Amino acid sequence: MFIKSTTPPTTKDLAKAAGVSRATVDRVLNGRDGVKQKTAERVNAAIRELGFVRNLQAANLARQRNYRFLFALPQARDEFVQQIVRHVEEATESFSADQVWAKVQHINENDPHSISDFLRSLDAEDVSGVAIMAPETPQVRDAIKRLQERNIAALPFISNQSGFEENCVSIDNRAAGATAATLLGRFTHAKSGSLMVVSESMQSRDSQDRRLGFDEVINTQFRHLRAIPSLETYGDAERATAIITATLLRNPDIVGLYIMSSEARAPLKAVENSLLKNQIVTIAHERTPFAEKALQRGAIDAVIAQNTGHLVRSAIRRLKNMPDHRNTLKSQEVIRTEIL
Amino acid sequence: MFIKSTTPPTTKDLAKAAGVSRATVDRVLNGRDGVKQKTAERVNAAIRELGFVRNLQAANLARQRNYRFLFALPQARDEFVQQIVRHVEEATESFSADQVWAKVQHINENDPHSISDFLRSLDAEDVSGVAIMAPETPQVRDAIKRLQERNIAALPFISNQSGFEENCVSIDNRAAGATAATLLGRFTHAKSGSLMVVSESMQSRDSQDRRLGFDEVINTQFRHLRAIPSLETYGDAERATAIITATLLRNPDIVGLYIMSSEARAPLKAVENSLLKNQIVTIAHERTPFAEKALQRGAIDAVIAQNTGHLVRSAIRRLKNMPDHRNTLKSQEVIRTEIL
DNA sequence: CTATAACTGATACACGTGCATCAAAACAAG
DNA sequence: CTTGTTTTGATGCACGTGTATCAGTTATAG
Repeated sequence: MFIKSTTPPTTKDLAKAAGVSRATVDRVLNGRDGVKQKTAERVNAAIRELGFVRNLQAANLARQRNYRFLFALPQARDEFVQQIVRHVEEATESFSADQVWAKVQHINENDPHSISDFLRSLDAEDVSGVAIMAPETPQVRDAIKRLQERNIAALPFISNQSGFEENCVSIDNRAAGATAATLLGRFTHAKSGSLMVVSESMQSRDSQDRRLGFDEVINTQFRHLRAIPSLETYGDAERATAIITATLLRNPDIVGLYIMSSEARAPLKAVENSLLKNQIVTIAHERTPFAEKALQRGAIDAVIAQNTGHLVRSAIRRLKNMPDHRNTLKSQEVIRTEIL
Repeated sequence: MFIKSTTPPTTKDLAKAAGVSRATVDRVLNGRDGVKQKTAERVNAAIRELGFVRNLQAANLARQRNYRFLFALPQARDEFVQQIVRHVEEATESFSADQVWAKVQHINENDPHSISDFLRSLDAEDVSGVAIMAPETPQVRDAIKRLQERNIAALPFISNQSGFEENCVSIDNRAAGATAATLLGRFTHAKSGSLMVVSESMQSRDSQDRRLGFDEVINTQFRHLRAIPSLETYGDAERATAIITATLLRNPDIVGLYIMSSEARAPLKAVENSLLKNQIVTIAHERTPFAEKALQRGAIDAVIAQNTGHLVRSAIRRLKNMPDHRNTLKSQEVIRTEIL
């Protein structure tokens, strides 16, 4: 009475409405040739008229399709990656009734050659799609394109790959940087001062984007604050401690710290050991167990995070939709940054 | 090679493994009786051993199931409700290939009797589930229970219904209140001062929860601030203006404002017309176009929102899983509060 | 031991779509 | 017209599961 209780139209209904046989409807629906233009148009008209939508379940059943996805993740087993692994496993469980399975494969993220080899070794029989988390390099970009040619869905995951902006799961790093800046600016009560920015490496596009967003906000909305050049740790804890300690000594007016890399341990320790300890507002990235603890004891003032579970599920949905060229619901796939 | 390329086990495989016929497997799987305990156990053992999961697509196809959902929303067409309507429509589109449709039906949220009548009028043939957004009353609570008996999935939506805590889409209002308090506390630079809390009505459980979380944080972490008793607008703009203006005059030390109701217009105007305009940090609820504009021009300092799209999709997923008693992935269905 | 009840198997068809084959029809070119 | 080609229809089976019927096998009670 509120929802029409007629059953949705099937291909049979289409055939009748268009005055053709089911075979012809099938040819049109699946883009097979050997159909006169005029006939095809009649069928398409019927599709529109009846509001026909192909029953994906039935279709997948018939063509025996199931979704096997691979998450190619860095070997580095930091907390962030481990969280993703956990969520992939979780997702496998909850999606299995819909015939989708996902698995993790660790790759050497710093060896584009081996990544490309690995991707080439994949067989469409075994895997229907891959989500790849690796830094942007020409080799990887190329390998992704070639996967798609071989009918394997490929999706840059988290790490940005230019050229795939439209089709990748990633974070709006600029917005993240801007958010960090806003929070730093508002949390800081000082009349003036410097802000320290720590990153693993400014080579990566992610870092650059974050810095960009960060500077934009600081320079327009918080002109009394000054962001000093980014410090690069190169993932080395000792180096991190050294340069941060040195910078703190050289700039006693530091009032804020933005840790862009997901590893916050070393930078945080350096600050905690310094004299400025309690006067520095700290913002970090990624919601890891460590970050949560630091947040609770007040060592970190805010954490900017994306919901890793959401990232994983978004990737799966996209991979699932790619072969059908179904466009995923954009608003659902925007990964918002959260503040804790 | 990385993902096993064997096809997933079917009921046929189960039958062979358990040494019974497909008919018996079916009886076990669908809980029909007339199966000896011992035989049933053999089948269950095979299920575990093979890791069998029933192919939902095929099952739904066979039993001709499709999902028709109804969103019973308040008649009040405020921006928040309208957003939900929009997202329901959006969801219908993206879910239609999976045989799920959703529709909106406006109900008189303040007339429990008519709601209950409406719910009783629903036929399981027409609608497979309802998401109900209505204040908590015994009548509604009862009607929900009776729907479930008639094989129609029912889900309290957004508004809390005690007794359905486990199975409802709702917001953690306490956490929202706590977040508001934290932000107010951190954004305020004053050494001391009062905080004003505006709500539509403190009768509703949502408001009470928010206030609870709010007070908790203020009283423990920001002891230099004082939260004054909640002001109730009863949804009346004039009344709102009057009491807020009066309160502002009586308490010149007000430094913060927490607008708990989704309608922020009137309270905000009252503040903007007052002398304290620029000294008051304001936090509001719900991401509406109005709130976004206010945020941009600086009239509001932060908005606490839940992603309405996520709310809608979460409701659909839950409704979809209810008849199968599939448990939804908890972590996916936690609706996080966002800060803008 | 028989009569009855409780269990199990065999078989068939349905759901909506994909895919393949072959015959029939429509059309074009000579 | 014939010949050849393109377009269409008819038909059948498959996918994995739900559902129904009926016959056959055990187990249980008397």
